[in-house]
Formats: sequence, structure tokens, C-alpha cells
Amino acid sequence: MIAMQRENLDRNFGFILNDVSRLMRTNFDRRAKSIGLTRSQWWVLTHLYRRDGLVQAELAEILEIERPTLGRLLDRLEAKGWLRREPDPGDRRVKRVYLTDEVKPAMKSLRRIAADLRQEVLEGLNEKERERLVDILIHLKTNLLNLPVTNKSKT
Amino acid sequence: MIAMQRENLDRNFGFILNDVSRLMRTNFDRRAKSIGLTRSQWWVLTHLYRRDGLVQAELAEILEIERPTLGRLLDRLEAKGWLRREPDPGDRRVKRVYLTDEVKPAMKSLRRIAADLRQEVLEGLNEKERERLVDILIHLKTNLLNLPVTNKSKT
DNA sequence: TGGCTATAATAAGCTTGCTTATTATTAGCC
DNA sequence: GGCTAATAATAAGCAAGCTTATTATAGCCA
Repeated sequence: MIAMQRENLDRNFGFILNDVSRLMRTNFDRRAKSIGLTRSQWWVLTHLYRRDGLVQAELAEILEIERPTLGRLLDRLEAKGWLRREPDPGDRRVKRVYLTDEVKPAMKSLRRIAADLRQEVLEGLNEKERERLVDILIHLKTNLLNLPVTNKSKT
Repeated sequence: MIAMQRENLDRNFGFILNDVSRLMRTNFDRRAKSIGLTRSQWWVLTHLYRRDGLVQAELAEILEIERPTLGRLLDRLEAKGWLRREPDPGDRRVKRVYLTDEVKPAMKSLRRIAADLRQEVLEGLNEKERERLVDILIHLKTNLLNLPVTNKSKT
């Protein structure tokens, strides 16, 4: 008992999760390279597609990334002409983000890439298992968001 | 039928996985900050602890990261005195990596942090479900490694 | 209204991934 | 033995996370 000394590194939950996540990202990015977008960039565009004209801070909140991280993503997307930032007329601190028209065809390709990859990765799990997996991941995410240490600077 | 237009972004498998992975990493790194190590660095040390004196290329292979990525990790670890690189006597291209003595107490703390975090994240899943989850993740990883696009430069 | 506090965006700096290219050395073949 | 191909490590450059700090503007309240 108590053993555990030589725990099996190959079954370390955190690192396998990290591996799967990393492999999916790099695989997606390779497939999307010819379009000139990364997975993170695509995710930004996907949310704007739903709700165009968001304020940067709102968008960062929705994407659950920090504002500076989003800021630089937007820099690159704007430089490549996928979107534009416009000042808010009512609040001069604020910039609103709008997609440009070039975006739609690319979005379609990327959605295809994402769906294909998802299928290939989940191959071998039936529908019920997939749903169950997503439920579990959401549960884990909830646990993480409730950890005290995770709360960053509440003033 | 066919619907899917408005697929639920909140249940997008790839991104939830990414969220969980990212939250675990940042949470770990915050807890380990006072020790002066990151999760990636800890993972390197953990493997060396098992097998000291590895060649860099072997270590990168085991960790499943690219050689330049490992190289810079080792730069930082070496600069902080956690390990040292020594030339291989038989092959002058090769450097072998050895842990220093300062490492052991830190390793113990980090193993504690990792175990605690893992418990907190997996809270609410019983032992059987946890094992099942790891099995599924390994399955997904295998799928990913078998994807043709994933194979990088086979010459 | 004038001054503190809060908020939006950005700047700057660090880490860790990746890819592509270089350099040094070894190994293998003719 | 000498050339070519393969291998180990590193350099260089990009992306996307994070944190901390700065700047401009709003908002509140005394």
C-alpha cells in the first residue's frame, strides 16, 4: 500500500490531456496553413460570426483568454484583413470588432477542417461515449474554474 | 435534419479540451512559481529523474516534443542550476543531460503539487471513471498519432 | 466640479510550442 | 580513403498563452 512511488508516467492524466490538446492544435494548424489562419484565430472569427461588433473586453471574456492575448490575435487578424477595429461612438476607451466580407468562404473551409479532424480524433467512440466525454470535460473545467488559486486578481 | 448550422460552441470538444489543458497548466504554474519551475520544466526533470544521463535527442523523443523546444527548456534549466549538459565521450555531436543534487527536494514539492491538482480537477469522478477517462484519452492520442498529416518530415 | 477609482486597450517581457535552416560530426558506401 | 548522406544540437523567427505595468477615458461621490 501507499506505494505510488513508481507511478506510471504514461498514464499521467494531465500530460496525456496536454498531448491530445497539443496534437489537435498542431494538426489543425497544419491543415489550415494554406488558408493563412490558425486554430486560435479561427475560434475568434467563429465567435464574431455569431456576434459581430463586440467590444474587445467582451470578446476576451467569451473566449476565456486574457485581454492582451486577444489584443495580439486581433492585431494579426486585422493586419491580414479578416476584421477591423472601430472606435465606439459612446465610449472612447472602447473598440468594437467587425468581420470583413472576405471572411465567409474561409470560415466554411475551416469549419470543414474542424469537423473532419474532430471525427478522425473521436473515431472509435460511439455517439453516447462522445457526449459522455464532453460532459466529463465540462465537469473538469468547472472544477478548475472553482479552484481558489485560479481566480486571478480580484482586486 | 442535417441541421448543425448552429452547433453548440460551448460543447465543442476540441476547445473544451484545450480549456481544461490550459487551465491545468496555468494553475500548476501559479502554484509552482515560488519554486521557480514551470510544469514543462518539471516534466523534463521527472523523466531525467528516472533515467539520468540521457542524450538530448532521446529525451525529446520520450517527451514527444521537438528537439529545439527541448533545447531551450534545457537552456533555462541549466542556467538555473537544475541540470548540466556534458559532452559524450564517444560521439562529439552528442550532449548528455544530468540532474544536479539541488533537484530532489524541489521534485518532491512539485510531485505534491501535481498530485493535489490532479485530485482537485478529477473531484467528482470515481476511480473507475478516472481510469476510463485516461483510456479514452490514450485512444484519442493514438488516433492522432496515426493521422497521416501528423507525420512531420519523414525525409 | 474636482478628484479618486474603475475600466478598455495596449505595451513589454517571459515561456513553450512549432518550423526551417545551419553547423559540426559521424557513418556508410564505392 | 574520401565523398555523400544522416544525425545531434542550435539558431532564428513566429504564434499564442500568461503576467505586470501604462495610458486614456469614464464614472462616481463628496
